[in-house]
This record gives sequence, C-alpha cells and structure tokens, in this order.
Amino acid sequence: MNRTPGPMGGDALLYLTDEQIRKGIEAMYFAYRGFTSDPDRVLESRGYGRAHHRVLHFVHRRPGMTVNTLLAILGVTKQSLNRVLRALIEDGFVENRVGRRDKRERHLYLTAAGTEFEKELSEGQRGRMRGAYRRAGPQAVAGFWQVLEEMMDPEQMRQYMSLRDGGT
Amino acid sequence: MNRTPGPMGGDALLYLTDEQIRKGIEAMYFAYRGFTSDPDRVLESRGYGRAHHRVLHFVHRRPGMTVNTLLAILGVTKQSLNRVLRALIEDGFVENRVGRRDKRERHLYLTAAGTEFEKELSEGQRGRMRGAYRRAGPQAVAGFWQVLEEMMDPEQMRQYMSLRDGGT
DNA sequence: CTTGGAAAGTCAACAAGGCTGACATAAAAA
DNA sequence: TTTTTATGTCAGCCTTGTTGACTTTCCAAG
Repeated sequence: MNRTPGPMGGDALLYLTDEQIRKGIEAMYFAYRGFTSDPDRVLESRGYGRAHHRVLHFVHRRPGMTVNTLLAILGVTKQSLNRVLRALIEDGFVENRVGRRDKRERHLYLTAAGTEFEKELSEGQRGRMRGAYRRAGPQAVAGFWQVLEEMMDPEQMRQYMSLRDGGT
Repeated sequence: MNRTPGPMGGDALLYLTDEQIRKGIEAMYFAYRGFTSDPDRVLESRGYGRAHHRVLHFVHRRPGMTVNTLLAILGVTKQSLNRVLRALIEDGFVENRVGRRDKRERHLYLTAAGTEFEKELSEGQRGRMRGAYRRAGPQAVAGFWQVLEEMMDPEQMRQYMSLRDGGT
C-alpha cells in the first residue's frame, strides 16, 4: 500500500515535506506533555514523581516481575531505581517477595493500596486516551498505533514483549 | 462519524477495553523514548541535554521569538530557561537581539552554527519519523495526527498556534 | 564442597534541570 | 513621575539520573 505511486505520478514520500515532519515532532512533544500532565498533578499532591508512577505502572502490568526485569524495562541503574522502589515499599504500595525457585530474586507486587494508587494515577490518563480514541475514530486509532510502533526501538520492544515473570 | 452505532448494534466505545487503553499508554511511553533516543546521543556527545535541544528546536521554528514566548511554550521558569539559554548564547548557537519596537524584549535567532547543530540533532529524529510515516502509510499518518492532537492540552495548543513574533 | 558469579541492596558523591524567592536594570505605559 | 513589564541573575532546594565501591545471599559449576 505504501510505495505505490500516487495519482500525481509521485509517491507518498512526496507529501512528507520537512515542515510536515517537524510538525510531527512537535506533535509528539506536546502530546506527550498532555499525556503526562494528569498523573503529574496527582503525583505532586502526594509527594511522588514520575519515576514512582512508572514503577507502579509496570508492576501493575506484570505482577511478580523481578527487580532485574524492571531495571531492563525502565533502562535506569539499580541505584536510581532502588531509591524510588524503597520509598514505594516503605509506604506500603509495593510488596517484595523472595523468589520460590531462585531465592536471590525478589518478585514485585502491588499491595491493595498500591493498586488503588495506580488506578488513581492512570485514571486521568486513561480518560484522556479514551476520549482521544473516541473522537478520532477507530481507523485513526489503528494508524496511531502503527506509527507509534514504528517509532519504538525494535530491540527494546522485542525484549519487553518477551517478558513473562511468573512464580512467587 | 464517531458516536454512530456500528454494524453490531454497539458502538466504537465497545472496542476500548481497559487493556487496550493501557497498551496505548505504554505505546506512548516507549515511542517517546525511541523518539528522543537519537538526539539524546548527539546531545550527550556535546555535553548538552534535552533542554538545550528544545530551545534550539523552537527558536529554529520561530526565528525572532521573544524570551517570554519561549518561556510560555516550554512551560518552565525563566531561571530554568536562563541557565540553558545562556550556555547556548555563550557557545555561539543562539543570538539575542534587542527588540526594535520594544527595546525591553530580546528576540532569539539561531546562528549559522546553531542552525547546523539543530539540523544535526533533528536528523535522526526526522529520519525515524519519516521511516515510520512511510512504512505505516499515509492513512495511518492521518490517524496518528488526529489522535495526537486530541491528546494535547487544548489551552496550551491554542496559545502555541497563535504565536507569531515578527520584528527584530 | 568450594568457589565463582548472579541478584539484590546500600552508601557516597556528582550532574542536569526542574523549582522558589529575592533582587536589579532598562524601558514602556499609565 | 510612577508603575509595570521584560529580562537577567544569585542562592538554595528537590528529583532523578549517573559512577564507583562494597556487602549479603544464594545458585550452579567445578
């Protein structure tokens, strides 16, 4: 479907002026800002930062994930993660269970309070995305997805998709 | 087009499970990371950060913009911007001209070196987006745009779109 | 069984880039 | 003349990233 010459004898590439590309870059910037603004407000009121939100999000998505896995997903150092994770554990939002098969590993879970907090954090974000999806329509959403996928780092994504930490 | 019931008697809303919405949230996170990774590498090699890139980008897009305008776009404090802007001016990438009509204002321009640097910074990003656009196809791109626009803060965007700093 | 390496955690020190508050100067506007 | 606006600057704080060094616990290979 792409690469086929258009009616003007050119091809889809011709429509991608530098101006359009740069507008796309700005759109990503502003959209990402809008996208994080809701949780940011909730986080600030509770004395947390975006780093805490990321931990809560991924632990919610993959309960039982190990610390090492989380490190790989977030792409930060363990010292950096540890500061954030320690706070969340001390405040009772995240739980740290010793691995059953491998006792060196720690598997991460959200507590009831953590689940509640994560829900509160992502509520605005989910509402915003739901609204955007609804107003733009299903076809637009499909396109949105395709382009976003193309922008991700393929190496990174292959790694993330293959994660499957079970076991206590 | 939206809100019209589909062939199943339901409507598009039915397809938006919580799982899909949350996957969309993750897609934004990972895509944004991929999106910034190219310039980040260039910046690091030169001892700059993302904040410098943002300044170069917007000054390139709107030459002659005032400091106040840039502050409004970036949404940071002037103390924070000043640190970054000062470095760019001292290093000869940005120029600071006194306003003609209002001599209190400083209008910002990229120098030749600044234009070059900006180009180098955005090169990878533009290539990535161009590739994503091309592989996903024009229809997908239109949808991508629609959804991104819906995610931006409307207040913020109305403000940005109306900017037009002329004058020296 | 010993030993090497992996998983996790911690301390210290540093940098970028946000923030607030206080203050200074020049120029426009009232 | 006085007030307000636009800009710039100093000092100090916070979060979240970084390196480097070191410990404890435990698995696994020899």
